[in-house]
Amino acid sequence: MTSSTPKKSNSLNEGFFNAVYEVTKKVPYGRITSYGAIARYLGTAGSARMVGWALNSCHSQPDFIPAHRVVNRNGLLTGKRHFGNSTTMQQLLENEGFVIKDDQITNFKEKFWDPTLEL
DNA sequence: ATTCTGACAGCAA
DNA sequence: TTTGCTGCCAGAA
Repeated sequence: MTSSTPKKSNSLNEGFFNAVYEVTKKVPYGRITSYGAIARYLGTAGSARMVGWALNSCHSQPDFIPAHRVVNRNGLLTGKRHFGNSTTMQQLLENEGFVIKDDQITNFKEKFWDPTLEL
């Protein structure tokens, strides 16, 4: 690597964040995934919190991240509060044909999309 | 430098 | 069954 770029500890490890963004953007329309599934796909299994953390930074991303398609393992819209209005996430999901009940996706299991299986 | 939090998940009681 | 605590990694104060 010539330069070898030893700056592994860059100011921002965009590698991890970018990976989360890409996987999230790869989620097909009308489908959803869970934090643990993405974390596991990235190799950081168990660190599902990092996935949510990355999505938290998704606001800094130039591209739109369908974070509303990412919910916790319970199918609960835990991050809806980060969409500005707590109803935005649910609106988007319902718009895609999801059935939300009490902030929870009833068809979660049906619409579940696992990157480790699809990718 | 150290400490705490954070859009979770898994396990114990 | 539900509730609570811990562990994971990274970033911000």
